[in-house]
Parts: sequence; C-alpha cells; structure tokens
Amino acid sequence: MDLTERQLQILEAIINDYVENAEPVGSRSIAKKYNLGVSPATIRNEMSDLEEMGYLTHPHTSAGRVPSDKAYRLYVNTLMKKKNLSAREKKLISDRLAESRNEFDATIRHAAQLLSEITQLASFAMTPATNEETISFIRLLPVDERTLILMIVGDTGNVTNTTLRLTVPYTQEALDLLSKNMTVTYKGRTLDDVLKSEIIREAGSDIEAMSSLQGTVMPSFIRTLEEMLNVNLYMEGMTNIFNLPEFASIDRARAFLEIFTRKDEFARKMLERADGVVVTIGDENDSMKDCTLITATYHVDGRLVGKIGVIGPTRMRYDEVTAIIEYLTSNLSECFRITNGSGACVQLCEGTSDGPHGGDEDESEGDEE
Amino acid sequence: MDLTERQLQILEAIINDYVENAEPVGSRSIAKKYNLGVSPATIRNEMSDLEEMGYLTHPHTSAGRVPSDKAYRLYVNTLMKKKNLSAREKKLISDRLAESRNEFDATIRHAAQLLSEITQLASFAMTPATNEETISFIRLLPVDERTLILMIVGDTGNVTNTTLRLTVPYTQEALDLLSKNMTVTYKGRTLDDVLKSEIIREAGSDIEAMSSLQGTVMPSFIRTLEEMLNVNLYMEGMTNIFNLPEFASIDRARAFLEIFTRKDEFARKMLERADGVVVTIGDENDSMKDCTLITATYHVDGRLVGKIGVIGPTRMRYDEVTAIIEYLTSNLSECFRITNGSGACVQLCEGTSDGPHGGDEDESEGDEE
DNA sequence: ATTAGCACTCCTGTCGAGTGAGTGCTAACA
DNA sequence: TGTTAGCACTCACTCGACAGGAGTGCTAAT
Repeated sequence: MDLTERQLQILEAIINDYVENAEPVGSRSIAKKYNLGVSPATIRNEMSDLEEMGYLTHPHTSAGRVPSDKAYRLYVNTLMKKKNLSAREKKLISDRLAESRNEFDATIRHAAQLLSEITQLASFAMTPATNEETISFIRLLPVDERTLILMIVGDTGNVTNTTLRLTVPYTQEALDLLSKNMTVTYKGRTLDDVLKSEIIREAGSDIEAMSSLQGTVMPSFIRTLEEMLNVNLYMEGMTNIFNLPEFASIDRARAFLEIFTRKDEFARKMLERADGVVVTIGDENDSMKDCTLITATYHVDGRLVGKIGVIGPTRMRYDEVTAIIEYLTSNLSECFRITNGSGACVQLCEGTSDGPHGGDEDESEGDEE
Repeated sequence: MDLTERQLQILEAIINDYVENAEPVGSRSIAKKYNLGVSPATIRNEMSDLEEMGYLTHPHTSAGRVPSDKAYRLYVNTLMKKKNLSAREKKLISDRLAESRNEFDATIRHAAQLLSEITQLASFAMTPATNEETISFIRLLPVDERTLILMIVGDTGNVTNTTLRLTVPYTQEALDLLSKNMTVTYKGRTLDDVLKSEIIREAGSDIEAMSSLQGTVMPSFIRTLEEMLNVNLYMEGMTNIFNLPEFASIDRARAFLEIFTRKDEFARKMLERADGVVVTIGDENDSMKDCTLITATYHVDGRLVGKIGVIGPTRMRYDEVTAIIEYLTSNLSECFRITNGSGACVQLCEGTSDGPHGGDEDESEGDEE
C-alpha cells in the first residue's frame, strides 16, 4: 500500500526532526515546526497509520514517534533530495587530499580522516584488493653475508619486501640464480595463484630442499605474498561516537568499538560489499544491527577498486553523508588517475604500497652498481 | 616519618583489597579478612594516621579508605614482592612469540596483544627507534617506462620503499646513474643527518634541477627517509578497559580512548621514557593523571632498543603486571638476538623492517630476466 | 596501647506524589 | 468523509521523604 503525499511529508518531517534532536517526536511539535496546514490531531492519526505500516515505532504509549529502519530506507530510496556540498567543503576535501597526493597510502588514510571529521562519525578507508595483481619480478638483494632482502614487485608497482637473516652465509651466485629462477617461474602469475600452488608444494617438500637457500627463502616468500594480498585498512574517528546520545551507554559504545579491534574481519566484510555507494541500515547489516553503514568505492587508474565508508547510528544525515562520500570518492579516483592528466597529479604520482597501471615488466633491467 | 610495621601491613591489606574489589575498604573488612590480630577500632586509628600522612583518601565520611598514588608508589618501591609467573603463563608467552618469530613487526605486535590479553589492560609495543641507523645503499628499480621503485636500505637491514610514478618516461641510464650517485653520496650517513641536510638543500634548490629525474625523485627520497625514521606503534586491548569500574563513565572511557587516537604524540612520549621497567603512577604522568603506565624496553641484537608497555587505572596488580612485562621483554630480546644461538632463532631470522649488521651494498647484482 | 560501645554521617535504594509530554478516542464540525 | 477540538489516560521522569546500612570518630573502660 502506497503512502499518501501527506503521509510522506509527515514521515519526512519526523525523520528530519529525529535526526536532528535524537528524541521521539510528537504530533504537536511537527504541527508547529513544519506547517503542513493540519492540526496535531490529524498528524496523530497519520502517525498511527504510519506506525501500523511499520515506518514508525513507539518507545512507550506516552512518548513521541521514532523512525524505523524501514522509514530510513524509504527516505534514502525516494524521499532524500540530492545534496550539494558547499564550496567551502569541496575546497576542504580537495585541498586536504592534495596535501598528500603523491603518497598513495597516506592519501587513503587522509580520506578516512576527512570523512570522519566532516561527518563527525567513524570512518574507514581501505587500499584496493590485489587479488588480480600479477607478479612482475622478484629480487633478492644482498645486505651483508647473512642478511638479504626479498622483494616482490607486482604489475601495478605494488612492492612488498622482507628482510631475511640466515644463520649461514649465502653465496652471491646462489642468490643471483634463485632471484632469476623465481622471476622466471612466477612472473605474470597472480599472487593468489602463486600462493595457492606454493602452499601445496611446501607442504609436500622434502627436507633436502629445505636446507638450500631456496628452502629457507620459500617460507618467507609465501608469507610475503600473503602480506602483499592484504589490504590496508585505516579507521578513524572512533571517539566521535561518544558525542552521540545513542552511544551514551557504555555497553553500546563498547560493542561499537569492538568492531574497530577486529580489523581483519571488518575488512573482509567490507570487501564483500557491492561497488558504488551502498547504504545498509540497521537490520540490513549482519552485525551492528543498530548502525548504518555507508560505503563507496574509488578507483585507481580505472582498474583497481578501493573502499571507503562511514559507520554511525541509523539516525544520521543520510543526504549529507552520501553527498560527502560521493564527492570524496570521485575526488580520490581523480587523484589516482594519471593517464588523462587531471591537474591533480601533474608532476609525479607515487605510492608506498600501490599504484595504477597494468605494468610491463619486460623492459631491460640494468644492474645498479 | 617512617611507617610502623603494622601500618605497612594495614596499608598493604588495603591496597590488595582495593585492587581486587575496586571499592573503598573499611576497617571491619580488613580485620576480618586479613587477621592482623587487632580489632577494627585499632585499624581505624591506624587508617586515620595513614590518611593524615597522605597514603589514604576518603571519598566521604562514612565510606572506607582508598589508596592514594603515594600509597601505590610505596607499594611498588618497597612493599611489593617479586612475583613469579606460572609455568603455564611462561609457556603461553614463549609459544605465542615463537609463532611469528621470523617476522619482526609481527612479533612486536603479538607481544602487545599478549600483554593486553594476560593483563586484561590496554597495551602498546613500538619498533625500535632508528635515529642512529645509517644508510647502507639506495636502489632505483624500474617497473615500467614511467614507474619506478625507490628503495632505501639501512645498515640493520631495515628497508623502506616507495613506488614513484613519473609523468614522463625516464631512461635506464639516468636511473642507473642516479642510483649509483645517491648511494655514493649517502652511504654510511645516518638517516637523521641526511634528512636534515636534504631538507635544507631542497628548500634552496633551483627549478632547473627539479625538472630532472633527480629533481622528481628527491622529494620522495626525503619523505621515504622520514617514513623510515618513524617507529611503528601497535596498540592493543583498548576495549579491555570497559570492563573496569573506573571507566564506567563514558567521559573517562572517552578520555582514555583518545590517547589511542593520537598515536604520534603517544609514541613521542613513550620514546622519552627511561630504559628498563618504568612505572609512573597517576599524577606522575603528564597527561592521563589517573592512569598508571608501566613500560619496559627490549633489545634487538643488543643494540637497538624498543619499548613495550601497559596502560591501566592506578588500581592494578603491580606485582603481576611488572612480572609479565619483565618476562615478556626478556623473551623478546632473546628472540631478536642471533649472534649467540639462543635456540629461539635456529634456522632463519627475518624481519620486515629491521635486522642486524652494517651492510655492504657493493656486491654484484645480477639481472632477473 | 587496645578495644568495645555508641552516636553520627552519609550513601543508597525505595516509595509515592506531582508533573508534563504525548497519545487515543470521541464527538462536533465543514 | 475528512478534519479538528477536547479530554481522559498513560507513562516516564523528578523530587522529597524515609529507612537501612556501612563506616567512621570519639569516649571510656580494660
């Protein structure tokens, strides 16, 4: 059954009022503040109907009405008007992102910080998943007679390295050979693929092989691959939620903060979410059933996809938050696009652990000394 | 004025009782639980004296006594008996640290996790400060025609790298030359030293130089050096404090958690603390005036010094926590010592961001393709 | 010096009345 | 038939009174 125009108006008024004041809203205050041309009694009747339809709830008989998850869903889907950010806000976002534009991870982290500062909610940002990244080359660099660096470079310029300290000295020849062999073996294969095959191979490997240089390097190689597959997750503004009345009880606050302590689990869940702006309200979330989660995706070089999002109570300024997150992700994507010079990335683009472009590793390598 | 033996006994009893129950302790309960052979009335008199001397406080007339910071200080300095960990706890620590012993940063993080799990308080662990680390060599590695990797290797095997994406292609020759020049220029100098001189040089650099490959690489070089100087700080168990009655109020909890959000500031403060086990109680801390901070240092290869610590209310099991932190740091130091084979590091020692020895970069390299 | 006894303080929890915000129903009205 | 005014009713919240209890501090006896 569809809602009448007036019911929609009343519902919207209730949502706006409740979002602002966090207190059950009564018929009289709606009639006074938003002049809909009807009396409190009429509004009461409509409210009663809206409650019957599941859009409103009632903490107790003599209290005002509170919007339900269903009401917020309706609001987000149909009622909400697209909001435009003020020039000031836009400038703030652009400027702050530009500050660290040359450093990939720092930019991502700053985006999360910005998001929590502007929305006054908790936020997160993740570096792109690297499942489809392929190995470009592998290097073993000598540090001293027993220390060496294992370096894996992906086709997007993503680098991960590990310092290995052997208990017995290695020879330069063995190092060079292994370095070469590993690159030949793994080049062009995805991290995932290599990891799976290597874990199986390791499990069945013989002791003989383990005593060789390769035998000692391989476990580290596997671990380094695993590390390279992990996304970096930055979470910000967790103490913001203490300002909100819905988290005034220590138990609610605690439950909320525990999300932040289990980053791996959280990252996994976020990776599963669809691309684009996704809003999940209250019960629509698996856990955090009284929170709203708004996530969005940014693109690196049009290929890799990273996620960023806001976590707060279901009572939030949906219009503002989605507007901010949309502007922020488009700005981020712009930042990480180098092919069509956007002006945001004029001279140099650089990333500590990631970057754009499907790289080509076949250019001559040259030795450094 | 010195305390009598009986006063010390009573004070200790009050501290033990309060640490356990978090409630003001009365004369009667002391007389009953700890049979000191005197009546509640006598204990009351002693308590009154102890209060006068500043060891006890009194929330209100008809409440029991609460130990003051001064009492805890006395307890830690003279009353406290050294506690021995149970075999089970020792095994737990050793086993958990051994799990990740080959990965430096992971081990540090696990140490913090362990500390918070066992003490049920908040904890932190930091990687060693690298102020005195010298540059071993610098590498510029090609990824594709416009992407390259800048890699700085310290004398301890500490590696930091950054992926640079240029807007104009570079030549292999320029890359090799710059790589070589940079190594020759900076090798053997400390990170601090190079950073300072380079920042000054950059400020006065001419535009001409900026357009060269060197000009584009240098700002990233500086940033990467800065990154290399930063210690990694891991904080764990922050939600543990919600279990403690002293943090039942949302404001107290909030103030506490805000420490965790300003990691840089926190890291700086912790670096300033003396080596060894350091206990600062309540007012002895600059901020966090109603917390106790217990920190200790571990050693890497007998040279570098890292910090680890516990943060909790002044009411804590000082004996247990110091015992745990002592055992943990000695175990950590053992883990990171390779020269005298401790058995903890038999086959291979490896670290993502650290390692021993003053390296030599001049060994021949060999190419990968 | 120690202790029993006792008055006193002050926190805590409970109970009931009063208050106010808000609803739900009914009857009058346009 | 939809809208509105009026009114009774509900229920949370606040405040003061009161009792109970834990604990102190003082005094006098041992």
